[in-house]
Amino acid sequence: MAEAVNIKRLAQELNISIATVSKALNDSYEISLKTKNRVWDLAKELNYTPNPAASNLRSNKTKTIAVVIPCVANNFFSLSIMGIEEIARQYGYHVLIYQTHENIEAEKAFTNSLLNGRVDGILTSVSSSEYNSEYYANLVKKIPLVFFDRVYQDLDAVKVTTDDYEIAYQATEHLIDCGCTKIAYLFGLENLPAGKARFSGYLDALRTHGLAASDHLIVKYHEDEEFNLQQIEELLEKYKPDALFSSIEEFIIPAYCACRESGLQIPDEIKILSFSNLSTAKLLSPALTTISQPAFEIGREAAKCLFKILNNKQLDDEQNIILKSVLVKRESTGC
Amino acid sequence: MAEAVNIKRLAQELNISIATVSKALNDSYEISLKTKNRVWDLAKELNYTPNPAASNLRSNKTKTIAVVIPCVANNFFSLSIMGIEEIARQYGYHVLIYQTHENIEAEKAFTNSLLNGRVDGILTSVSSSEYNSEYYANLVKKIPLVFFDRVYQDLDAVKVTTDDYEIAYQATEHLIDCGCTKIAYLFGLENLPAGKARFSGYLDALRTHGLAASDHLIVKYHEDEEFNLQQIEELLEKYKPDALFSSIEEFIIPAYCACRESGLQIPDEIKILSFSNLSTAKLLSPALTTISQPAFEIGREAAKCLFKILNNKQLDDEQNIILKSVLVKRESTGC
DNA sequence: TTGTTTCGCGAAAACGTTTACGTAATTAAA
DNA sequence: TTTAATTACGTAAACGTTTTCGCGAAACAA
Repeated sequence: MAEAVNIKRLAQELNISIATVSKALNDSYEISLKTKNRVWDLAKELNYTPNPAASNLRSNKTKTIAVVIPCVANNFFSLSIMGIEEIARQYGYHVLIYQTHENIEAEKAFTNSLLNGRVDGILTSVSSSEYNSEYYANLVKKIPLVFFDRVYQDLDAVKVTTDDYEIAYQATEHLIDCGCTKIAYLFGLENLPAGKARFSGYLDALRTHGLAASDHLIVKYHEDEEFNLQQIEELLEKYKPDALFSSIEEFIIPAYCACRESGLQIPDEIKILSFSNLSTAKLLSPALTTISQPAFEIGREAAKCLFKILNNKQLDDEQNIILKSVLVKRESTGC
Repeated sequence: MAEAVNIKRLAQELNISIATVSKALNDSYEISLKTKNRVWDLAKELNYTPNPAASNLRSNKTKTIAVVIPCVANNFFSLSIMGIEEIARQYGYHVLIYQTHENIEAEKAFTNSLLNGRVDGILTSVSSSEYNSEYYANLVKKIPLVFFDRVYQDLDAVKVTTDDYEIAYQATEHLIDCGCTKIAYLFGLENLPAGKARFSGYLDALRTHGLAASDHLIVKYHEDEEFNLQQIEELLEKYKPDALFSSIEEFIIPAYCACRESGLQIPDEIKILSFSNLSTAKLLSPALTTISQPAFEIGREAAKCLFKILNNKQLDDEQNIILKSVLVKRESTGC
């Protein structure tokens, strides 16, 4: 590697003190414009960039944030990351990524490892395997943290979410409008507020329209993909629903496959609707009616909030930011 | 925030020097087991974790790598990141993500900003907008770097790629076997070795089977999605190909849409085949025949190579690791 | 016994910054 | 004129580690 070019080197070449160089680089009012220009010019010429470790150590700022999410290979989260990254670049921040794979222990391990000054703040969408409010109640006291989409309620922290209840209600009504009376629910995120809100929206819509809910019509998400497929096949065979309302993207493939293997025509014999950010939803066979969350904007908003906190700016009004999802009607609900 | 617990604090509580504590924490042979245990126990009790900035500054190791890619919201890259993350976790490394959005200037800016000791090494899949070998020839001298999928040739660096030429040849043959004689090529990554290899495979397969290639049958990828759609529509109308061979995932949606709007039946009137890692390929209407790259494994392999370099282990044989893609035949090529 | 190793630990420097404080020179106020 | 304030810069400490070097005590060899 090349010879180190640091602040000391700049100071020597310019015959000034390292303090002056440091202040000049940071555009301090203590330094004359003339000196600043000399420093800036030489810094550019020698391709100087400050050593981050030294800077972090002394100033206790890292210009780095962490994103802790279940998985990057998911349309919602990868879009969120794009939104986060866009804002992070604007602020000159670096972005660390950690995947929990829905494992709460991994989640704790990662966040704990970030408390020693590795990052200035955390953006997280929590694991669905458990709802451990206690841990996060402690965590938010120790580091600036913003939740997005998958949040913990009743904590002193900013949360960016979507209108899960309302959109699920609206989607259920759409199915009812299309003539469905036995709407099965593919239940994901059951431990989390988002999952509960979606389910409530579904239940309330049924009730409002005089339809009975039934435990038989509910399939809970399981990590094992094969098991999910079997559950849906069994559901179709035994209870013959006329619609599948999936609360998470992960149910789409097994749902379509199960219908195909049962020989059920979509949307004639059964309608399908799902929360999803798949860009190929309109190309599916048949095109899938989706509830599309503004994933990119959620990432952006969450990041903006975090940087407001990091810059000690007052958060406008409150801690809950709620964005609107959109119901995109396509062939799979056929009306 | 809580009171700082650092090495000094541990030393005081145990009445030993900070040097001893540091060595004990790093399991140095200089320290007796008895003392080590005292240190380890107290460290655990006080939840001590070393300050990364101080550690980095002194040791010049960051336990961090950077991943520089065009975009995370892409199935191939998000899967690659998963593979990279898995290996990084095994080694206890942290992962920084940078998106270039195919902008070569952003790419340079990011990588340059990583040269001051922010990371120990870089994994990258380069932008397709340009082929600037010179820059990277310099870069690889300054920091451990591994290319994956989108690489620069003829550099002294490890490259993890796939069998682009062979699989494109094979895919073209598949189309020919299905009776196609006017196979259009949707050309992506034309500046990069991967794009060129795919195109060569296509051309050579045509030639071997006595089919003529034609510039009219080639559509080059453009950033503007609308423009791509128009180009394909024009292609269909004017030159009536009986197959579309797409070299990148981004052409799938416009290709399907164009066929639909032109009223062409897939696969009866036109067949479609594409490089893609879409999990929903089998759900498309009709199910899409794909060339699926082992994205996850590419990420894993690339990361493994980087860590071998970082740990000064000899790289087994050579610098080119080539993984196999797989042609998954489905309805869109209908035979 | 004496001499030589080995073992276990501590003192102190170093990594490259930032920043509190001091100070000389210049300018403004009295 | 004297005094106070301002400007522009330097000295040195500090951030929390790692690591070189040295040293006394114990263990071993002669």
